[in-house]
Amino acid sequence: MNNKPTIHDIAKALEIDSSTVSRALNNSPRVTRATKDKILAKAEELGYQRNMLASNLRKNITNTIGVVVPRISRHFFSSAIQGIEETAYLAGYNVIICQSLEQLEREKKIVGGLLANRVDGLLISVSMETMNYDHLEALKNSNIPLIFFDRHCDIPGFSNVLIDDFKGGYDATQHLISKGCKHIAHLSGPQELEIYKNRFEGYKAALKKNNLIFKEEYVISSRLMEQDGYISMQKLLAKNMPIDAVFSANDLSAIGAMKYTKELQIKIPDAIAFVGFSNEPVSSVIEPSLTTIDQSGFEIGKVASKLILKQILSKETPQKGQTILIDTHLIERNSSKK
Amino acid sequence: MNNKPTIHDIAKALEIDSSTVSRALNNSPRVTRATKDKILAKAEELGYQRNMLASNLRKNITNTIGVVVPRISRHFFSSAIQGIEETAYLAGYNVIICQSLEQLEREKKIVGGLLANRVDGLLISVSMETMNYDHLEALKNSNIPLIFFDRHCDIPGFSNVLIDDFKGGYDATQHLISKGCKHIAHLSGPQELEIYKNRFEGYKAALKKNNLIFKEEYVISSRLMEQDGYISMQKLLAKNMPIDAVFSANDLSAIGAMKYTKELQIKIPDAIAFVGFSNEPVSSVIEPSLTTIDQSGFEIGKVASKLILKQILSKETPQKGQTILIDTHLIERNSSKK
DNA sequence: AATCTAAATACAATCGATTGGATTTTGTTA
DNA sequence: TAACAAAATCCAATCGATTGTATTTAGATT
Repeated sequence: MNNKPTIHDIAKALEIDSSTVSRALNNSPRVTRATKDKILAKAEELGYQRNMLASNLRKNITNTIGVVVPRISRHFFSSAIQGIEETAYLAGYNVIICQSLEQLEREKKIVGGLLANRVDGLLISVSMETMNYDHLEALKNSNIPLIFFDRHCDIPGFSNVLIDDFKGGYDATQHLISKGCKHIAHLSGPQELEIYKNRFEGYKAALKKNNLIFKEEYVISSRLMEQDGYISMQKLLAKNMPIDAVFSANDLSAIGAMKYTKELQIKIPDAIAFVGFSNEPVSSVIEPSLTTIDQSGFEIGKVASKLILKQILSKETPQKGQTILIDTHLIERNSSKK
Repeated sequence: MNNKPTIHDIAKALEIDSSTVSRALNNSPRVTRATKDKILAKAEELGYQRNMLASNLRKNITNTIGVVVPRISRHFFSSAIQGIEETAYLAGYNVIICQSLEQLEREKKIVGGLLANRVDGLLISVSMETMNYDHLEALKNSNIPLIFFDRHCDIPGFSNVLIDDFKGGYDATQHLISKGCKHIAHLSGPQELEIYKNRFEGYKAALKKNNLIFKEEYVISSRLMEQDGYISMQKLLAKNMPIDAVFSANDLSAIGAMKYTKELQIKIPDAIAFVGFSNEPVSSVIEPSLTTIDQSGFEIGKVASKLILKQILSKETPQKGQTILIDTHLIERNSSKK
């Protein structure tokens, strides 16, 4: 009752050896049909359930991949997880999901814990605080593969599955320019994170391509929470420079910025147009609805987990790092319609 | 390089016994300070990391609690998970998060998998399809505790940590009545789920208390997605009955209903007022902002994990089931301001 | 019926860490 | 210095499942 039955309990009940029970439960051809049936019936009767700790310890694999994201409540990450789970599930793998809550310390602990639990592979989207990579670099000469998705570190040898942030930033800016905007501000994120650097680069590239001069004063960096967007917009408008558009490196910050803009009775999009990034669900329901860059979390999750499964199965270690870019596309809504 | 070091590797390197190494790593008083230091240093040097599979197998505990939710992307659940993790983390427990995606089959598989991985306890919020409880009832005579949070099944012997849905439904309805509404429709969820039944009961109780007669035609049940709300509102308005308010059993469905209402140029809240349930983040940014019942996921998560930790630590099995109700409160926004 | 071969099953080591009991070492006391 | 108690360390079994090898069994062949 209290203690779960083991293969030895089944073996004893049937007066056979536990190795035969194990083989039967694994459907080995070395056990005859009749014996298998007897064993399976008894297992069912006793409510037997394989102890994965023992099985995994012996086999030295866990059929589990660890996933570390900053925050599961973010729509992008939860859809990425959906994609990861779907692929892993089909391949017979389990997924352990952990959130760093944007804290480096937690991220370190989580990675350590996943390794101690012997996951077969690791998918990570790093925290905003992750500027020191020691805890990840340590994985290089282990035989468990690590792949970055979305938020990555630039460590050679590891693969990345990334949104094409440069193109996204470029497209967002180009969209505003094609609407006739000439003074486009940019709300950027921590420059230590590649994704924000790349969105910023895309912004600059689009300006250049259209012969608009880039001005440092038009760029404000923050952690891109809604409140940050609000404050950044205050700062921007206080500078008394002409501004007819804002490209924000995420939706939340764009929403905060629009909030302040609306409070000042400045017309959106006529006076100032806005484009965000990520296509958070809220961006379609706010007033005005927000033009944004859609990045398919589901797609990136699927690609990343396919890649890690491939790396897990091909024993070749170390892996050579490759980078896969996932395309984005612009969704035009009312915040930029003119 | 390839294979991770074990306590035996440390033992061999120092020419001592592996049991001493184990004790040293567990800071046992049976090992002298000097030896501990030597061992710790060597462990560090070799990059040793305890194999939790082996440790857990031997100790027959995992310090892990399994959490099953319908969908991590739902704000309520991700905040509940936050609460669970925070409490568990402080107690030295790990958390494995799984999502059933509202599918009974997946839920069954997940529960089986968590048990096979020998979690010490299970927190579950069941899927909408969960009308058969066999996979959960099976846990009754195991020694691993199970606690329902939010969405529960009525199985005696298990504890529940629940939102006070009855009171929430009552408060929402009472609020509309106090605004002068007399013809209040209700969008309800699957009646197999206790939470929707209770919200519905709260609605009926408030009507009765105010001497308003309850009419079956004012209630429409669905799965409460946004699209369902839209369709339900179509159905309601097609009935040509007087309607001056709608209490929806969740926000999503309320938003869908408001969408259709707005399309018909019906004024919100003047002609029809709306109240939702859950306080999803989007409910504060839509136009008009949605009055709703706030249910603290974080709070429920904290209480649930504290309770399960208590049950895990007190070996008393079976547990007697208790039910803890978490209070809700109404947030008044523009969809009901008159 | 004796012999042989292939099929079925049993034996025993193993994965890595833990832990009760046995043994050795150390230091103290007479 | 011999005797002893206490402290430190070692030995060996154990957790539950897996797997290479050895042994037994069954059926076929002569």
